[in-house]
Amino acid sequence: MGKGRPRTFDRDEALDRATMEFWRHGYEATSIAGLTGAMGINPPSLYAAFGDKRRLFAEVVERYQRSYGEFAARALAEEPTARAAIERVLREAAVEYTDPAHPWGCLIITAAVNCGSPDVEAEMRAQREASKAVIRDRIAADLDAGHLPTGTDPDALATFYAATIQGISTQARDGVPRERLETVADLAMRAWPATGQPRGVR
Amino acid sequence: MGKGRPRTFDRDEALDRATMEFWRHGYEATSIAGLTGAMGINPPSLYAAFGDKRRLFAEVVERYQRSYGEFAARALAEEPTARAAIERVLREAAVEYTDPAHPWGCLIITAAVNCGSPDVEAEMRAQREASKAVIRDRIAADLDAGHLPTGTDPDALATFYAATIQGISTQARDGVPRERLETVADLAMRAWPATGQPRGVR
DNA sequence: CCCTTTATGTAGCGATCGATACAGAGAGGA
DNA sequence: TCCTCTCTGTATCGATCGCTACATAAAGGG
Repeated sequence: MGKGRPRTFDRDEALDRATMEFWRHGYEATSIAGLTGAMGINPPSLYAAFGDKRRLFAEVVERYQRSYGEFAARALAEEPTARAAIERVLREAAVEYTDPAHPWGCLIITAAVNCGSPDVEAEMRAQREASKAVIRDRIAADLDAGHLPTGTDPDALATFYAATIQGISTQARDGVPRERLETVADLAMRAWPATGQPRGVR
Repeated sequence: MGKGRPRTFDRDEALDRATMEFWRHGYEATSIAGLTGAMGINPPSLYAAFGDKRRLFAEVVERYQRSYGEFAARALAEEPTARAAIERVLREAAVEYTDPAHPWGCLIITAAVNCGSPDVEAEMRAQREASKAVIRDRIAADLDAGHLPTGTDPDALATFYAATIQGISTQARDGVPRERLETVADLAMRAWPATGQPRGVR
């Protein structure tokens, strides 16, 4: 191994720069010139290291899922109940999507809304559907375990909370501060099916 | 008036065709070639009648607000209470955003998410903020009238329901059927502040 | 040393972007 | 009829798009 001239830039750091570009401007509005400028390399280096724009974006998305997007899967896996898991997902989304250290909102939700390429759009849509399915399965598991009222519709609840997360992402993009989005998360949890005694009674 | 050669196409119909293009593909991904193709005219006719792409889009947005987007303002003005108004807005959004007669979702929410032009993005953001302000004012009016518990935060509630509407729009774009989104609307209404006796008690 | 291999910078490919120059066509006013 | 005015179709404009050919540079293997 190690034959040929070694590359003079850090591949992971270049990938991070590309992530920020796609995150901020979306797939279509991010140009190769913008990418190479942000990554500090020239087009041939980009194509040699990452294939083309489409494959670079795919790698960015994959990396994003394993870093910035990991909080949701972690909450769903770690929390003891579906309710606690989803509440944590919503609150962490409010924090994550407004983090000033990176562009606001969720890359998966916003980067390929109107990207011109039906393939890329479909791929991101599939990612969103997969995330929703994880939420649904977590709810269905609690329903089977008897932690939720019989008749609860896991798919309906999952759609509602997926919509809430997407709404939080859009609001974050529009500049709504973290505290407000945490309130949104709290309000969304009032839609959770009542298990024991009715609300307002202690 | 009426001097010079009259135009040979219907301006309103061409505007409708342009609306569908922007609605489906977003601002950036809609090209002049795509527009002229859908409108059945040539570029000089487009520029003579509508100025440029930016002004054509502005006119499309204005027209959209007065037609497809009118249902929200109408519900907020007509319904007797803020609660009834917002419930109607959500349910009508579920219907409107999945109408097979036009592209899914809301043009104001999705058409300029990542459009490359900061000006256009800011303009659409302002539109969304204005819609949210109308919701907030309607809630504040009910709060002043004593129809809501003291301590209710109109801005927090308005942000939550704006986020819900945006989530419904995104889900509609992803192909979620109308019935599911109506269920999302119902679930979102469970976040409404309890006024009288607690829930679950009849 | 030379050969192979891979990365780099320059410079530019064909295609498409938004936007127009230009000449002809079709209307009203004199 | 002739002039003026506006719209229409053709045929582009310069700029930018994603992408790459080409020569050179820097490494390892013989």
